[in-house]
Amino acid sequence: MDNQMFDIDKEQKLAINDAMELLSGKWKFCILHNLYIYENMLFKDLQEKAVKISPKVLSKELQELERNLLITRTVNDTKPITVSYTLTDYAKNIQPVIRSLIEFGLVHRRKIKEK
Amino acid sequence: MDNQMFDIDKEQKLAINDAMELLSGKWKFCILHNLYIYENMLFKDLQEKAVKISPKVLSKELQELERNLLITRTVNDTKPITVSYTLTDYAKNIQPVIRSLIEFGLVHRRKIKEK
DNA sequence: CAGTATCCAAAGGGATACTG
DNA sequence: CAGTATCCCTTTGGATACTG
Repeated sequence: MDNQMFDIDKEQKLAINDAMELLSGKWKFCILHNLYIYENMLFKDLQEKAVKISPKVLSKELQELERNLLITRTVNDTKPITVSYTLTDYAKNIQPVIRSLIEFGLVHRRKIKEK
Repeated sequence: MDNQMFDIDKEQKLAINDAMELLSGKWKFCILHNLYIYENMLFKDLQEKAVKISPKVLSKELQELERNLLITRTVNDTKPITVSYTLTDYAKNIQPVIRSLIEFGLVHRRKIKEK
């Protein structure tokens, strides 16, 4: 078995790494899932309902998601201004990941509780 | 809209958190994917072919995966001893996550390269 | 070979105060 | 309200040497 054969598909490795890098951070899945369900959320909503984290961290997570084209940031002309976040169309590509992650998580919770 | 209605299903939140905790660490997906493909790998193989990381980190990742019932560790009666790792049956529950992650990663690589 | 031990640098992330 | 700035602690992970 030579090295060439042994290495798994390089593309797949890179794909995993890319996806992992994108989804790194403790709260991205949770944010995406909340946006999937509620469609439109204000910064404050995300902070209070979705994830209980400091504004600094939430801000960073949101910026990364936006940079990766998964969410859209919209400034509302209110007083004081508010900012809405929604999923992009492109974000539907990531739904299978989240869905399967939740499914596994549910199974795993039961499994671990058995012990 | 009261809080009760607003909060997404608590179970789902917990599921996400559980799954995320389990899969935290830079190399778990890669390890699982390699084991899925090659079925049986030695510590050394994992280190050289799957992930290029220090033995300390690899060891830690493997222990966490084993503790979470996803892989099996088998000591081989060789000289010097070798240790084989394989996926458990239970690990098939996590395949959809990995598969969808790879699929998304492949799409995302192309998407990002466009920019 | 399969780890463990040690050391260390960098990243992650929480709390709080502050600004436009 | 929606962030940014600052401070600081914890975790993560890499390199290397060492042991059974």
